Amino acid sequence: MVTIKEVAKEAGVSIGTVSRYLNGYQLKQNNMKKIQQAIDKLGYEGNIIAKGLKSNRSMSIGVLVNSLTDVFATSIVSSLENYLEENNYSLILCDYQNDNQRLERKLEFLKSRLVDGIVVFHMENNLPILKKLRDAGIFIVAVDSPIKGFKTDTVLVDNYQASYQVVDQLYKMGHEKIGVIAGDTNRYIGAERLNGFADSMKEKGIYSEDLVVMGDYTKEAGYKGAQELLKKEGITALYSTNYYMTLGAVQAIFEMKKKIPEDISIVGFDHFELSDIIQPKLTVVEQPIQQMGEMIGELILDSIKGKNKDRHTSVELATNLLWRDSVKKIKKGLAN
Amino acid sequence: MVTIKEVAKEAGVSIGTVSRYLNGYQLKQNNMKKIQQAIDKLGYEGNIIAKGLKSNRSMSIGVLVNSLTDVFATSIVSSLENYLEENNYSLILCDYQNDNQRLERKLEFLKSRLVDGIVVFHMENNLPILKKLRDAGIFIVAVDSPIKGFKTDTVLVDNYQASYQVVDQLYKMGHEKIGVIAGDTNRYIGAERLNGFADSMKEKGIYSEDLVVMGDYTKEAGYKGAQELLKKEGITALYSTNYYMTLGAVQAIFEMKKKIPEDISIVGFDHFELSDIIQPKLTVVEQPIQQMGEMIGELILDSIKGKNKDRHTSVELATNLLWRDSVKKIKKGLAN
DNA sequence: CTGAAAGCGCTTACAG
DNA sequence: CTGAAAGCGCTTACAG
Repeated sequence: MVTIKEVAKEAGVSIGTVSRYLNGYQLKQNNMKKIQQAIDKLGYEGNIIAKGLKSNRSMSIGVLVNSLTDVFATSIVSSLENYLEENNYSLILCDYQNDNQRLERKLEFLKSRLVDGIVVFHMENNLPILKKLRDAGIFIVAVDSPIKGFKTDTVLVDNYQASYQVVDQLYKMGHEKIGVIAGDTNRYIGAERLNGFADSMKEKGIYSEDLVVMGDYTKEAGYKGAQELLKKEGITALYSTNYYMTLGAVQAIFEMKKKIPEDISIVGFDHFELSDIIQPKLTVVEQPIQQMGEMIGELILDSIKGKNKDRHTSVELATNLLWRDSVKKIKKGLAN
Repeated sequence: MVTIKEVAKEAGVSIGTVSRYLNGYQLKQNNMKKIQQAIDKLGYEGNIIAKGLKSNRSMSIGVLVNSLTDVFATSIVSSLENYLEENNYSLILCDYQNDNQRLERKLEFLKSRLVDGIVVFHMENNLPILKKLRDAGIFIVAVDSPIKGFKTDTVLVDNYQASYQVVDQLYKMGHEKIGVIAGDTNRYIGAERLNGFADSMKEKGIYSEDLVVMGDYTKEAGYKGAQELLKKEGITALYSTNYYMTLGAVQAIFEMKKKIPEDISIVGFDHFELSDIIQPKLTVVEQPIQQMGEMIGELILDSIKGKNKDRHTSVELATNLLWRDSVKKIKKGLAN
């Protein structure tokens, strides 16, 4: 590996001068030229580790997701990675597999790698390690849900509003018996999405508890949830609150030989590959994946550069209701 | 951050002694005790960057996948990440989005981060940067396909045999008109999987070109491929050569109101979440994901530790044909 | 077994 | 503007 020392020798200047040149300081024209020539000739590329030793920056960001096979998380990670790479930061990835001990261990691990920042997905409960990370000067961005009792930068979407809107639209189309496959309401996302649904329903006077079934965000849960809801009398529309549950729900509907939207209307959450293969294409709540990745990157790099001193930024992005053909218009008794 | 210097002072020994202690050298009982006490008291954790400066090791591995939303790749990455983390290596992740320029740029980027090794998925064509990486002492493991003209450690599965076996089994069950949705045969995986199919068919005297349709590994391709194949007369079974195409194919079959396996038998490739939600559960070629991740980790760490000196290891793992209910037995004219 | 010192590649006050 | 030197946190031959 070519070092600054060799460049200095080749150019006939001191290593300090080469270092200054590399860091954009102004120096004598002639020296700049000689140094650049030496760099080109030797193919000098710099040693980011040595740089980090002095500046105490590793130029890397740790990212901790629950599961690497969750397409929502990896889509955001993909966007984030590209943002970071453009800014010369690398992304160290870990998963924690729904395991709190593992979550803690991986956070410790990331700390030991001296990452400059950590992006953590779906972490809701404070852990002592978080304070240790902050004390060590590591910036933290929470994604998709805030961390209770730990103020930090946060990027999430307005889940409540998303659900609220879904009901609004379905209602406008004449639906009143709308079933929902909700997620764990002890967790942030599950609670927000269900509350938005429930409040919107109540406002219209069409809420009823037996329109709600619970799931755990897997396709099996969606499958069973849809089966259960479709057993009930008169349900005309179904709202499934995440991607995998939606896929399961659609499968169940097809197996029951029901047609979408003729027999049952459906609105899903998240717009990924498989949302489009289903015929008709599904009406879904679309999250701004690309934008989330970039916002996360921006927030964390800004913090590292000291731009966000002494304040925390919480970004709540709007979702987009992508309206397609999986919902049918219903004639009401008097309306229309 | 607590440094070795502070520990040395606290323990009343020199920094060299502390360093030796940390690296497992034997020293006077009493000193070991004092140092350990100092470490505990101060909460010393070590600085991996400083260590790397001397040893020229970054303790990180770069991983380059085509797309972060490809569940096959991310499943392996997940397994690999856990292996690496156990061995105190971090995983720096990048994607290249089917873009050769980007692939090259990311490899350069990983080089600039001084990774100790690089794991690259689905890279088939040699690039000059590869030699540069090797010359820089970076070990490379190719995953899922070999790199033409560049010898390096490789981890892949026996795709040819997998396909061969699928035909064998289908044939045993009485199927003779077996359609295949193949992938790009200019690429390694596509060629292997189709060749295994074709050879097995030919051996049984049941091959015909019009049983083959091409796809690009997306669900749309599977969807269209299945539609096309099912238009043909007499096809009783369908073999789809990757996960996403299988999902598309199943969707097409359902939409055509065909039943699996009564109307059409199907064998897919890859066993992930959605392979199980479909009823009946799909018969699929299952790749040893977990094992692949571990093999990759083992190979690369062994190389780094100098265990694989002057030779390249190519691991070809067997797949498993997971036999379930999406294939029906057919009575042949005379047989049975 | 252990201390003092040189060194890993780079940055940056200090002088000039 | 630039050189010499100290320093980032750690490792490791060299002496003893």
